[in-house]
Amino acid sequence: MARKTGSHSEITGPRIRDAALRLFARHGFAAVSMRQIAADVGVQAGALYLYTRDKETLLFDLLKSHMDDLIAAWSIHKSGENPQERLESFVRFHIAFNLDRPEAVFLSYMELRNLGRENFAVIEGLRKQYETELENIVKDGRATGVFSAPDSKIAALAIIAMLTGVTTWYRDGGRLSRQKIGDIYCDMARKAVSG
Amino acid sequence: MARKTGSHSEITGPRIRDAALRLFARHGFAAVSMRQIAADVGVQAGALYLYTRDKETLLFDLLKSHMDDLIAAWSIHKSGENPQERLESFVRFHIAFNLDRPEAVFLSYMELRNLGRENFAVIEGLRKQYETELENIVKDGRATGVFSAPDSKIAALAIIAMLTGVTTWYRDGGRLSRQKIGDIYCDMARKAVSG
DNA sequence: GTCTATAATCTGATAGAC
DNA sequence: GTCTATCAGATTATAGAC
Repeated sequence: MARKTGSHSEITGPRIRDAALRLFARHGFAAVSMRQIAADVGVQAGALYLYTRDKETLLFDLLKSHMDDLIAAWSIHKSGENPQERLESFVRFHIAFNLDRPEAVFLSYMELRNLGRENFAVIEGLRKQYETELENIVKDGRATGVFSAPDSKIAALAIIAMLTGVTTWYRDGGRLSRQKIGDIYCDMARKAVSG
Repeated sequence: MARKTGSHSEITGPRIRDAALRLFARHGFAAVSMRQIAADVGVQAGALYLYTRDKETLLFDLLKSHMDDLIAAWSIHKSGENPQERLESFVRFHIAFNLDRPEAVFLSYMELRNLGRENFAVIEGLRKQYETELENIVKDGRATGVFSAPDSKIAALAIIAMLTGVTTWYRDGGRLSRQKIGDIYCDMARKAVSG
């Protein structure tokens, strides 16, 4: 056997991404070396460059995948006939999706600054696209008179910030179940934009 | 003259802190070298160690000062007789204070992970102390029946997350004045915890 | 109080063996 | 597909001159 462990191209790629996501989220992009990622996966540093062009591209791919997943998952999950139902759908979706991926969420908010101009613009565009989904729900609610937020865009950003904040304190097995947390935030979000 | 520029101990210390705050916030703690900070201030790298024990202590001092300033400023600013007035006071204070220090706010949320156990605990304690201020306002409002949030602690965390989010999109000279932003968030925060 | 010089180590990325 | 070896340069922090 010429190689120590044989070829594993199908499994090593995802493992590199998993390790990078976890390490970047925990220690910060700049604090993590390619060697640390390689050691975590169990390969040598040089092998990483078979799967990524460079370190920034590795980060970009993680953030891009996260945003793509988020938008795709929302388009499948979104439901509700009227604005109130659609708002509740968004609130429950956003909390559940983010609580399942705390590391990707953290990365998406913290490490955008490590992206070059073009890569940054791509992620920023996807984020705005997602924010617009909620903004449109609030707008429609204002149009039909069930919501009375003074500013649809600000209301959308405020609600998203409020929901995303859950990831900073939520712990599995804590005082509140995910269901209960969803209930509480649905209540607050609905009232915040109602008359 | 033995030295190039003479002694400036009273001015170099603050300048190091200013430069570190700006650079850490912009590029991330790990991405910024002591040499970059020194160059920004206009001294050599070795000279920094007259003012800080090491890089982590420099970060800790920045975060600690920020939290101390926040708590001190709130204790001076806080006003209002009833829970509604006190909530409005908190909302306007939090937005104004954070918009004046976007870099320190960003650091406080993003770079806690670069602190050791003990330093982390200190900052975390101060943050909890501040959060409790709002929690108590919500609790008092529930006790007198003017608020109906299902959970005072969650409501406080949700409102703080919502308010802090303003720093991610606010730009001087943008569509909305600070006054108007304060009005909008007062409205949403009050309604979110009301019946 | 600040400088220069240096120690010891780590960095991202590539080349070539197998 | 992975390894080893390596390049050229950066890193934190300290020592000692002035």
